[in-house]
Amino acid sequence: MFQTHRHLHTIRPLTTAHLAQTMSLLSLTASELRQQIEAELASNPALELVEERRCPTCHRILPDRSVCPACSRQKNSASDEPIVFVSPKDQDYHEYSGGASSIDDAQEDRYAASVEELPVYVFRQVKPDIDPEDRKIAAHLLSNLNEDGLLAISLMDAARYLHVPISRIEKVQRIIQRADPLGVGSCSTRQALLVQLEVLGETHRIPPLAETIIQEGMSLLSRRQYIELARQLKAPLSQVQEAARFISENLNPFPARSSWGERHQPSHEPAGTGIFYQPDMIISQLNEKPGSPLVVEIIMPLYGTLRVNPLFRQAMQESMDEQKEALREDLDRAALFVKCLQQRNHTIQRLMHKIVTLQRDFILYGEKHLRPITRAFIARELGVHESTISRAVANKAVQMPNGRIVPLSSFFDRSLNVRTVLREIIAQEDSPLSDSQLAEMLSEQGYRVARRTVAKYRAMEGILPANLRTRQANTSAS
DNA sequence: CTATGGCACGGATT
DNA sequence: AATCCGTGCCATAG
Repeated sequence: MFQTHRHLHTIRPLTTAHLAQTMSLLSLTASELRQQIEAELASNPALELVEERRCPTCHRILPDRSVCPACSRQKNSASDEPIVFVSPKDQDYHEYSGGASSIDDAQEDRYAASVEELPVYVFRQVKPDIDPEDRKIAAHLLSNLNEDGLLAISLMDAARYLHVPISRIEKVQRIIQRADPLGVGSCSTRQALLVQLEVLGETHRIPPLAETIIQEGMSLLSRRQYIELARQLKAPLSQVQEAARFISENLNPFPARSSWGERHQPSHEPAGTGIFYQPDMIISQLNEKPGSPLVVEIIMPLYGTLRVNPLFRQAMQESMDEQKEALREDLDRAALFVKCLQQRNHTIQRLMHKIVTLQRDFILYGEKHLRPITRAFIARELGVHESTISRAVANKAVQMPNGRIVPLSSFFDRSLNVRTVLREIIAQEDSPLSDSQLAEMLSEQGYRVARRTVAKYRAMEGILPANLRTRQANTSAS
């Protein structure tokens, strides 16, 4: 395709450089990648970003940032193969330069909150606002938050367990939701967003469409299909985009996480505090229909296509010999960069295709169905080196169809399925089971783990030891 | 005496 | 080569 390496002795080291650069690009997060690309773009005149995008399947020029709907539908009917493609998402990456003050304050509080346990932190806030006899309700709700800060149990279950009417629980929930982090204790991401919107609306002007979009268009919103959204709501696209921007900038569907629209420090993270990143890939299901194929978007943090500037190439050929060398260097760098980028995307694409095929059940039906797959296995399947997979997986986050953002490495978690079953057993237990009893139960279900390991899993899941667990006695209560 | 958490070791994974 | 993970042994708490 390109003019082949003829007198490119200088290119020699580039073959190794090529490998090195592909590697390093592979391990980059979407936002890190953007920085890298911008740096390259700024420093290399031969590189060019054309503000035009073509549908990856039908190559038509797309008017906006969406995916060509015709093509995905066409693909849909063609097979049940997962669809994997690279998708530009630059609107997700707004810089965070202290705009609205109240929101900054909220951020600071959140850092303070991460020091202590979330349930405790929230409980302290709401305690004065809640009747003493309703505090056990608050305590129960707060002890059943999942890692997103959403309620892991239904209000119905809580009502049954506490023997109080649902309305009373709802009353307590409303108080909790208004504590920091805003929306904590909601039943769903949608509810969390609505609460945040409501509270924010008391002090700020909010776009008129925001509420409607959250109420009715969550699935479209999470896929950023703004044109379709505008069509369904019969509203102008600009207003939809404005509302969507407001939502992604100021609201957070997972109260306990600092996710959307927030900066992400690539360097050092106090890893372990459960802080998650912006997704690097988004997995969704076409039309939400059970049988339909999964769609994987690999996020390219730029809108447009990166290529070697043809004018530059031409200019080089026409220039004098001395200049030619200098220009050629830039041109080679640019070509190399583009190629590396393509290779990166290609590798990730193949990787995701494999992952989605192997872990379909996990993606759709939850953590219990995770297959323990190792990176080495995928590497063998794909015919690449293990370290390639390792790099591609490291530090990346993926958004699941249900909206959760999880690290890509969780697809390779050897014990997540066991831990999930463990959690289920404990949730269903009548009286607290000891670790050895739990180990027994697990092996009955086919998971053979040692007693000591059960203890560790428990710790990982933040479940208290048996003697400290409250009895789940469902019948005789005083 | 039973149930747990800490430490550390060996094998697997990255 | 470095790291992670499951597990056994032992000390400690109840």
